Amino acid sequence: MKTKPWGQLFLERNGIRNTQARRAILEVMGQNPGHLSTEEVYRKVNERYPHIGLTTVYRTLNILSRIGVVGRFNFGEGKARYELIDGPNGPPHHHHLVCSRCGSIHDYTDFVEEELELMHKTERALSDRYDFRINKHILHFYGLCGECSETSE
Amino acid sequence: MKTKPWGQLFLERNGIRNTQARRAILEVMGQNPGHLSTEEVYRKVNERYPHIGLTTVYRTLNILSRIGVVGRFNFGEGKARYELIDGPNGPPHHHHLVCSRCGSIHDYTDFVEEELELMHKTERALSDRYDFRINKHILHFYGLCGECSETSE
DNA sequence: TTACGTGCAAAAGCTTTGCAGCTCC
DNA sequence: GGAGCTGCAAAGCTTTTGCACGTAA
Repeated sequence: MKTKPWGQLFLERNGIRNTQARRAILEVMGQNPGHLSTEEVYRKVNERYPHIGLTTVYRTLNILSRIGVVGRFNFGEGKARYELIDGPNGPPHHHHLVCSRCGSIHDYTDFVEEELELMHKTERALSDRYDFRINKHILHFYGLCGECSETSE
Repeated sequence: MKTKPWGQLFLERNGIRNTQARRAILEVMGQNPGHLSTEEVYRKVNERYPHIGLTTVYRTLNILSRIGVVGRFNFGEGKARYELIDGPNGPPHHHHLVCSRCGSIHDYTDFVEEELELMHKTERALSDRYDFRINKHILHFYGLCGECSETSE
């Protein structure tokens, strides 16, 4: 039972026009899990829709992250990375392990449950104390991955 | 009892030359707690040492963050921010509350103890399971600060 | 129809690099 | 003396913006 793709519902629901470029970008994001840079999204979109420009990808990813369809991450490389947040093709909530040397990024979900419990508790406490309305958190662990720690002194 | 400034010990210990520019940058970082951008560090350094250039500040902050004297953060503004990590003038370990609208950053230490306990436990578990040698973590909460949530619909 | 979206080119940051001269050890 | 550091200018990247044209609703 094929219904209208999820991403498009999101566009309509947010009063944003459902254009080919946006469908294409959502399609690519759905088929490529992982943390894609704008350039990477652009290249994949461009394979199938050569007329769609890089500027549009930038603009679209900005919109999508603003309305919460994709998450925007920054792993200290000097450029943003994006990932579908939710829906049928989206990954479950996870946290990140980033290798400081080779830049590889590993998602993990194993301990997230336990972490989330504390996070939410903390979020409530912080909201109360600092008058801050929290809607998202980012937890990154940095270190050396297995390969890189072998080749280091 | 005034002894040799802490930052300089760090330089020597890492086999990095103790130059005026580096002393100046460490001095400024020590006197200005908070998350300074490279430009901000440069301007403050430049007030007292007008001959020190922006390039040197970039290069020095890179070195200092590599050897672990300063922490490098990215709050999604498209530029890095730095902060003295430890030592006599450094702030205690803390986490961040970032306002998505106005960009203000609030440090908190209140709940960090409890968080750290879980973080360290998680770090150990992740190290074992994913063969990852973790040496640092970043926890950011994003949301709206009091002022900004008043002025939003 | 018309407000919104897009492509292209140009511009605007932030950050790094090349190179000649200077400085710490 | 020599390796390492610095300043300046130039270049490199990512990201944004201006504008004329195109397109969804």
